[in-house]
Amino acid sequence: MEKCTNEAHHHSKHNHQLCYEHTMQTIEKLCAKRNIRLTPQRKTVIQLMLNADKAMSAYDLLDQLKEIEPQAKPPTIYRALDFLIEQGFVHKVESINCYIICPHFDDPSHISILFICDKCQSIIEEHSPIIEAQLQSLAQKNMFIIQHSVLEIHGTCQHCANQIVGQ
Amino acid sequence: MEKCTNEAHHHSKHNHQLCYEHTMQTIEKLCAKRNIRLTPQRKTVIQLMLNADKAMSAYDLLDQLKEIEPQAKPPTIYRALDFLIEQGFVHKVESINCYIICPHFDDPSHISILFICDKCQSIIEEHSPIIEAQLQSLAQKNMFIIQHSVLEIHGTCQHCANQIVGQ
DNA sequence: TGCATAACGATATATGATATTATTAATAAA
DNA sequence: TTTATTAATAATATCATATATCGTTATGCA
Repeated sequence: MEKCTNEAHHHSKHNHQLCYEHTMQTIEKLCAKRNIRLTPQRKTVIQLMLNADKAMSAYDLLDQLKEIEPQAKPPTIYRALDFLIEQGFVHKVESINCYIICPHFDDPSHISILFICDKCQSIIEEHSPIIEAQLQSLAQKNMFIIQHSVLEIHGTCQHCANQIVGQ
Repeated sequence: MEKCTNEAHHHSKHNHQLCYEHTMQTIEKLCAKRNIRLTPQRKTVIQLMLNADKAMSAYDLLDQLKEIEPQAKPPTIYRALDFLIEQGFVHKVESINCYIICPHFDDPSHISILFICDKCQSIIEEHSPIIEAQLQSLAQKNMFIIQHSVLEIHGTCQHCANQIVGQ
């Protein structure tokens, strides 16, 4: 997994097919272990997200899903996304109402920090024990019990920043 | 302003009217200084948010606004909110599609960390230079230029946690 | 006073998401 | 293998959130 995060092959000539196969196999194994069903529909949605290489809205995904399963309706995609989020394979990016494959679903122990490029919708995922500790400390100060953290940083990625300079 | 943040008077017997007047006066002064118009409609929306003491959805606000201005339509409230966000008086809480008065609009130099109670929608705003520095360092590592940060922590506030224990 | 701009009103529509109910497929039990 | 049970999918309706457009009105300023 480590070498196959979104940022690693975004804007590169990296062989998606290989990476895609690897990720899909990992997800399949996990589902088998958890005794949950990775149906063809759910698998298709994962495929679409892996091929996209950027944050996709539910309706982006629905449009593409319809090409394969023409009967798909909004609830179709939301059901698939709900399942994938529940299992930790997908993150919802709250600040742009989009969805991405979680690049570390096999190790869900840390909080995701998403760096979102507002130009190309590519997303880099990072982690920081320091930030996690600091958040816990702020929570404790306020007697607040943390359940889920949304850390989404907007800006411009290296690639898009270079493009602007290059123009 | 410091003594009048949302958390300070939430669930307390603090005199809202005083705090409200003070906040409103500060906003009025700032608008005068910036040469922008704080219209009665915009003022009403600020009032509604100050009285609410929790995150309000656009349509929550619209319903209340309609009681005062019956002609109000969705664009009415979104225009007011856009203005108030632009001027830094209001934050959008991205992960719940709600809006709050920013308790430190007179000093917008730091990133807001919102602790959101999923039981009562009350919100505590915090800041952390440590987290800001850590985010900058992660951004630099990825050659990412930060423009705007969304830090929203979900969980249970002290008051709601006590309620559950007390039952 | 008259022009330019900003704000507001009104309608329509787009987008995002959930609820409900029906139907079909997969698995387990008799 | 038939029936019961459960999970998955389909279809539609509805709710929630947000924007586009355009005509009108108010305000500030030359």
